[in-house]
Amino acid sequence: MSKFTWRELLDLNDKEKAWKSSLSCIGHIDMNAFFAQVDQVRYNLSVNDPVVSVQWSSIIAVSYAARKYGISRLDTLESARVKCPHLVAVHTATFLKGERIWKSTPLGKFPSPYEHKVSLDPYRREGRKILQIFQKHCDLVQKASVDESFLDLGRLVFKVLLLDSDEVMLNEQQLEALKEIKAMYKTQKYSIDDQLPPIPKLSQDLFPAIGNVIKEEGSAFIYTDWDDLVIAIGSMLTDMMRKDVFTETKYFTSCGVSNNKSLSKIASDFKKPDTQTIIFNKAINIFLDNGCFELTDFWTLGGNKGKEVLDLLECPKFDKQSINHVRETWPVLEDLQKAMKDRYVDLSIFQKFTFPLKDCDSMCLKIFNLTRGSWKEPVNSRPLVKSMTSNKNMRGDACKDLADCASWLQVFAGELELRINELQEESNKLLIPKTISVSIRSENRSSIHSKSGPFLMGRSSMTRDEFFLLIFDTAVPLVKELDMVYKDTVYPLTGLMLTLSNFEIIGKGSTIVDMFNRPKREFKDDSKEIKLQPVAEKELKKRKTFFDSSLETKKNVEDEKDSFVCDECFKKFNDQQDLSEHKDYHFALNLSIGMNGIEKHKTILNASKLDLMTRKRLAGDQSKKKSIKDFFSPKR
DNA sequence: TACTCACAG
DNA sequence: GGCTGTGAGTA
Repeated sequence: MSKFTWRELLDLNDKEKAWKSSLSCIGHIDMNAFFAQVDQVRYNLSVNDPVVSVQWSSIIAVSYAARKYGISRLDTLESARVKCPHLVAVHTATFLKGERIWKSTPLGKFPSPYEHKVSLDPYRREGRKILQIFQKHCDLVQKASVDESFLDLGRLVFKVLLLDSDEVMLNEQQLEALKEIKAMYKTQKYSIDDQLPPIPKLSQDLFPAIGNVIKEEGSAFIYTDWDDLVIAIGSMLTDMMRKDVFTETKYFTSCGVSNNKSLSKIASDFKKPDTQTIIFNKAINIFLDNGCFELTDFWTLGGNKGKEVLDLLECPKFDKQSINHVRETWPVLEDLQKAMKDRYVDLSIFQKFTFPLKDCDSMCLKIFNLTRGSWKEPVNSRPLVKSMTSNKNMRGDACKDLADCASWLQVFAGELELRINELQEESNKLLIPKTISVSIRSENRSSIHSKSGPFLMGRSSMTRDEFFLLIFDTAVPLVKELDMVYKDTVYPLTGLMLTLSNFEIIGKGSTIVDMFNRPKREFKDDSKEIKLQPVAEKELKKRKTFFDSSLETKKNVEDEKDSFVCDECFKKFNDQQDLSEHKDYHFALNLSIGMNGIEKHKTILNASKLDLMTRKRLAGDQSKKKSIKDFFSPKR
């Protein structure tokens, strides 16, 4: 007989219960040197090219081909070139100061940090592409960062064992082996708390785990119960998904499969690249005691808190024995809790801890389980976004006054609009931020000031340009306030940051109902436009005057038929020569626009219009038509 | 709500 | 070291 019950197996079919079942099966998949892989594929390079992804002069990702030369993330571009003369250094995409769209950087080019801002958009996109592949197969995926995800494999394993699976095609022998259990399930010839029958004969041969199986050196590993079979099938599933990722994107991944998140995460990191590591329940201690990990390698224990715990539990330092030490010294939870609290009290005379005494018990519970590989947490499919920020660290005089702040805010507003739009299109949801915040940083890192306020999506329908302007318009008064208070001490800034947060996420086409049960908002299913209820009259009037004056400007310029006028931005030129040079600029711009996903037929605001708006915002209110027109006139 | 800090990749 | 992100604490 099995030591597991039907209930524990059936719980796998329930998203709420699967993670805590003793038969749980969780995968963690991690992209290897993700940015470098994205750049390698994006620039049509080969896996054998020593690619590094570069931001200014520092390296942010090192491909495995480049690692062969001993290059690490700590190298500068120069020192990496010394180690590998034919290094392929790819700079990240960038925004130009004052522009709304990012452009890929051609190979061999290195933009100046003084007038550019890095865009990580290409990587985010690829990250989402991969997430979607996981979601195509698996019903419960938690994106942990741009390049890693947790997967609750419960339902998939359940399907393989008890139903017909279309994810893993079973051969005749495999089907035959599972015939009995499937029949029992189908005919319900069991009580829920009955023990399961023994695992089928030859399970181990028929369902071999795929990947790097952790086991005791030199000894045979033998499947004995259903948890072994579940983990083995989990490894078949992650293998299948990783192969799908590879055929779709050419990206290599590493992966860990075990019964819980923290273990799978450590396992996925164990052997890289392109390898999955499988930890059967009976091999957990062997894995944790293999001399490769510390208590501080567990998620959330990597920082100060982890150090404090090592200290409080008097763990041996530098010999990777902390996990073993804690497990062997305190076989009983209560003893561990008492030991930590006693020492906490003793030490707190001399030092302050990052967590209060009352948290010791829950900390110990977690540590007690972590060191036994039995700390279980649910896989949460996380919301699309909580906040979105665009930020730049400044050097030199890159941001020396309010006008510079405004120029960078254009970039930030452009980036945020771009990213929100992308997310909306991909998820078919509307993302409506409710608060906005601007932060400035000066010389010493610690002096950061921020100002935030409500973000009012006022208009009943909003184009992308209008949304961009609204972000910019809302940000400028905030930065002006900061400028007013701190201008004597902060310039030149060492950092500027714009954050949208508190997102309301609404399914397109669905109707939100307010507290009186009336529809609050309406959306056209086929429309990408954002429709919202009107706001205060005052707010509307303010906007209207702005948009009207802007339209009028456009018209005014169009009227001047006698000169050379660009038909895209209505800028005037003295002669055909200047005009055609200017057209080249639009050609380049449009290429980027295509890349950024803005449809070409939509008008976008070009740089000269942006400058105009900056000045208007800074001037404080709507300027006269005359002066607006002046900005559109050629300089000469 | 506004702001700061810790942690992570 | 630069650029993001999240969650918790504080007033």
